[in-house]
Amino acid sequence: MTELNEKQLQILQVAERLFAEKGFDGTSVRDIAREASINIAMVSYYFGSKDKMLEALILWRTSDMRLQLETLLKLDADPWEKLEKLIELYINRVRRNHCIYRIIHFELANTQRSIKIEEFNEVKKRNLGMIRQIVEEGQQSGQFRKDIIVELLPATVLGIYFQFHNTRLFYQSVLDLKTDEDFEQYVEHNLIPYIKQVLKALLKNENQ
Amino acid sequence: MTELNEKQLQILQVAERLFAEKGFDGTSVRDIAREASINIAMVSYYFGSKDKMLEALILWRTSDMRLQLETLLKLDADPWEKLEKLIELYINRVRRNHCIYRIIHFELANTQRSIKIEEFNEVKKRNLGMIRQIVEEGQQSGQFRKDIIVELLPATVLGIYFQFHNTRLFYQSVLDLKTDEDFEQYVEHNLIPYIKQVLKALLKNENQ
DNA sequence: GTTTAAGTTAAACGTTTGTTTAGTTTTGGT
DNA sequence: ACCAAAACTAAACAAACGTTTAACTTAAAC
Repeated sequence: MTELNEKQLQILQVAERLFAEKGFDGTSVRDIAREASINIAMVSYYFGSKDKMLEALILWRTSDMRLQLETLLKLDADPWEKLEKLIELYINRVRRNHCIYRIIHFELANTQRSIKIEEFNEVKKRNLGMIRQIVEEGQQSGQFRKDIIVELLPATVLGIYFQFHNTRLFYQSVLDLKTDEDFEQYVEHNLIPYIKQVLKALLKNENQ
Repeated sequence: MTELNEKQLQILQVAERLFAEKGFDGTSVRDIAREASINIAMVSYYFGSKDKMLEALILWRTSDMRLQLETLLKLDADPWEKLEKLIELYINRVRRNHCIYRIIHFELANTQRSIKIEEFNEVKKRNLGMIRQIVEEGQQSGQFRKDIIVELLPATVLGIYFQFHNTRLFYQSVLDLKTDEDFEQYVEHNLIPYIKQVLKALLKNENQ
C-alpha cells in the first residue's frame, strides 16, 4: 500500500466504524458498500480483498498513532505534572481512536486471523521508552519510588479506561448515567481523575 | 431453559471455546458440530438457534459466577488481608472463566446483538456491595482513606488484567515471555502482585 | 411385543457471503 | 478529437451460512 486516495479513505472510515460496531466477521462487504455509497466491487478493486482492507485500515490508523511525547519530555516541568500530561495524552489518543482500538483488540486475539501488527507494537515500544524516561526523572529527583514496573503502567491506564467502557451498561446502571453525555461527563470528571489518582498513589515515594 | 443435559453441556463447552477464539460471527454451527462430534441439526434441536445457544451459554456460565465473598466477609481478618483475598478471588474467577468473559465483553458491546445480561449485571452489583462492605471496614478502622470510588475498584483489577491479556503479543515481546508457561508465570509472580500493589497504594490512608 | 416419544442423521432449503467478470463511463494526456 | 488507462457498475459466481425436513434409530413405558 503506497498511498491512499480520497475514495479509499472514505471506504476505510466507514469500515472502521462498522468493524468496531459489529466486528469484522459481523460486517459484510455489502454493509460497507451501502453505507459508503459505493459499489461492492470497489473493495476488491482498491484493496484486493476484505482481509487486505482490514490490514490497510490498521496500517493507516497506527501510522497516525504515535504519541506526541517528544515535546512532553523536553518540557521543563515537575515529574508529577509530566505524569498528568502523559495520562491525558494516552486517554485522549484512545478516545480519538477508540474504534480502531476495539478492532485491534478483538481481531488480534482472534486465533485464525493473522494481522501484521509489528508496526503497532513498535509504536507501543517507542511510547514505553518515553514513559521510562519520565519515570526515571521522577526517581532521580526522589519523588517517585524505585520499584516500579514501567511496562505495566500503560496497561494500568488503558486497562481501567477500557474496562470502564467495555462494561458500559453496568456502569450506566450503577452510576445512574442515563445519556451518552452523562457517560462522557463521568469519564471526564471522575474516571480520568481517578486514573491519575491511581498512578500518583502507585508512584509516590513514601520514604521521602 | 430449564435444565441442561450432558449433550447440551458438551455442545456449550465447545461453543464457548470457539466463540472466545474466533468470535461469535467467526464461528459457524458446522465448526461447533465438527469439534463436538455432533450433527449440525442438534444445535437447532437443543437450543432453537445459534443465537439462542449464545444466550444459553451466557446464562449457564453467569449463574455459576458469583464470587464466594460471603465467607470472606465473615472472616476475622485485617482489611488488608481481606483486600488481598478479594483480588485473588476476582482474578481466579476471571482466569477460570476467561473464555466467557471474552465473549461477553465483545459480543455485548456489539450493537446489533441484544443479549440479556441483566443477570450478569446483578451478579456484578452483588459483588460490588460486598466490596463496599470490606472497604467501609477498612475506612472505619482508619486504615483506608475516605475518598474512594468503590465502583471503580473492580474496573481497576479486571482492567489491568484484561489489558495485559489483550495486548499479550506486545508483552510477550517486551518482557521476553517465550512460552505460554512463561506468560502464566509472569501473571502469577508479577502481574497479580502488581495489581495488589496498585490497590494498596490507592486505598492507603496517608493521614494515619 | 407394541407403542410412543426422544434422539440422531444426511440431505436439502433458501440466503448471504466474498470475489470475479465483462461491460460501461469517466478521466487526462496528446 | 482521440485513445488508453483508470474508475465504476450490474450481474453472476461458487462457497458457506443457519435452519428445516423427513427418515431412521434408540430408549423407555405399558
